[in-house]
Amino acid sequence: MQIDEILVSAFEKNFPGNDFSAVRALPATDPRFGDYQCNDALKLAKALRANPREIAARVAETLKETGAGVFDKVEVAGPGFLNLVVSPASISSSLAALASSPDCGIPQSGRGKRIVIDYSSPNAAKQMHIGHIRSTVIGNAIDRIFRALGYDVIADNHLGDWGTQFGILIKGYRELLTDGERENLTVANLEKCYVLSAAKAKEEDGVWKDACRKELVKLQQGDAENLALWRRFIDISISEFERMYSMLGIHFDTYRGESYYNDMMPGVVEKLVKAGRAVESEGALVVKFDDERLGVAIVRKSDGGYNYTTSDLACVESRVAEYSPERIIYVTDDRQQLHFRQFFAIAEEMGVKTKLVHVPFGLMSFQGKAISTREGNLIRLDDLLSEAKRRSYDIVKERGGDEKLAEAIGFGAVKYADLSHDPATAIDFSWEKALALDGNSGPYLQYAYARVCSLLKKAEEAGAAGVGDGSFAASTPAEKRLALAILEFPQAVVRAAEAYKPSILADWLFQTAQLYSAFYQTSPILKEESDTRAKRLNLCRLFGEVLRKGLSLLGIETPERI
RNA sequence: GGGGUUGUAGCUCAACUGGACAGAGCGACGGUUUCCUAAACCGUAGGUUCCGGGUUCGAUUCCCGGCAGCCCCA
Repeated sequence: MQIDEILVSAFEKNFPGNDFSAVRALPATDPRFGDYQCNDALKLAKALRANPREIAARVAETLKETGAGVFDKVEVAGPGFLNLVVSPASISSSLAALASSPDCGIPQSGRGKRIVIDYSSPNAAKQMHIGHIRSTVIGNAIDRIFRALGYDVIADNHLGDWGTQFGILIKGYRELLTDGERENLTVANLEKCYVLSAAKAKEEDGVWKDACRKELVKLQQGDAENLALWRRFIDISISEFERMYSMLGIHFDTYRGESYYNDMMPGVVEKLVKAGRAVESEGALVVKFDDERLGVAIVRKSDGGYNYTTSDLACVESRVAEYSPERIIYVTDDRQQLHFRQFFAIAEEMGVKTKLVHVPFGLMSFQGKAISTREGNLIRLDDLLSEAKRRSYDIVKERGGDEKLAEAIGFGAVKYADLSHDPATAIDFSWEKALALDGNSGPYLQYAYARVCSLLKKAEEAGAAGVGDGSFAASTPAEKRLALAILEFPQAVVRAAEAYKPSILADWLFQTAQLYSAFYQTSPILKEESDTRAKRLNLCRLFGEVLRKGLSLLGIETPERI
């Protein structure tokens, strides 16, 4: 940014030969201090062996010359803060630069780099429920944010599509479902059949359990009939998942479940054994770590079966070989932190150079309890989305809105409720929170956008669409605060990506929309004289564009009318 | 027992990675519509940032020691 450059050179001029690359202006924490503040005189005091106030004073003197035209006021405050007031003309030209850049100023730092993002990943043959929202929605926002930064993103859905449950399912399918259910097989029926069959597998005599195991072995050995059934279960599951994803505007490039890496697992284990990393322990093959906190990772169980560590290692090798990604991001709940630390450590030892990132999020609970069939508190995603749509439709229809609008608002509310929180926060689900339609909510932002659209449309009808000399309003306090916030948009996107926290972007969107609302409330636009009107309209239009872009990065739609 | 993570207003959460007087939403109370969409805006009340030390110009943030919740491993 221009301001940072002026700052750095002012430091360099006064204290030559030092590294000032970290020097930057931050938005002022309080408007009374000015528009921007620089705290680096304080930070650098020791290195420069000088009094921080003295440093700030000298830099300030330089800034008054080199920053003429950019700064209206340069001030030293407190122990050595540099407070900067920027001229409206300078803000206007920065806004113009932002407006003319193709992606609302988002830096294309990911050009030429490829990443894989692994998210959502539900288990096949089960219905998606509210517990799946977080990985799906947070993962998709990260996906969109990285794409916006220019990365070549491969979104992969690592389905739970292999394992003992399929023995139980196949046995249950054959004997517990009716002919009709078998013909019109649904995920709901598969789930029901699994529950019944699993219950029978717990019976004392163990007959059913053995039969399930036999079906599983047949499947693993490639029995044609069982393999065809398994394939059918997976296909039905994926098409049901895709129904959810399409409602949420989510697209995956690949659906490679655990089964995809099946044949690669013996090779992985062999490699580990050869490298002397995997050793036998109580019949199992395990990897031990120098770092005791990592404990022990089992790579082959005593019964010969593999587990997640092995399949994730196979998976990472496959992805590296096929895509050569710069990094791979895994979005899962925080219970899996130990697993990922172990798996990353082994992968690194085996020569994987790709940066591996785990984005852990707090598990969603309901009424304080984990969401599970056993707790009987399982709310299906389908039902949540229907309810979200229903509730927003009740409100929307009074204004002549249709079902499509109700979906945009209802689904937007659900997504935003999740994305506005730091992923690390555990969320206890409640209908009230998930479907909030006012205050800090998705619909609040959508509403702000619709008002911008309406305003621009009215302006156009009145033959006053803005532009004028192309400058932007940034003089009154309300204008200025909004303008300065808009300039922070690219940084908000970058920070969200660097921290893997879409909440940073959501927070910026809400704060900026609040500034817009305040501006809109106090500043007449269409009634103004042509010059002011054009400048304000330009500001509104740019805010609208940035808001739309920002919401799209969260996967939230922006209807032009509400 | 070991490890991870969280603890901020009545409730739900922020706080740009160490900055100035800790901010929003909901809820409560009061106000704003012959005016560009009131899903909005403005105002009031509400805080020992879990507790105790330490580091420093300065700590919600970093370090040490506790306490509590949740989770993982054995």
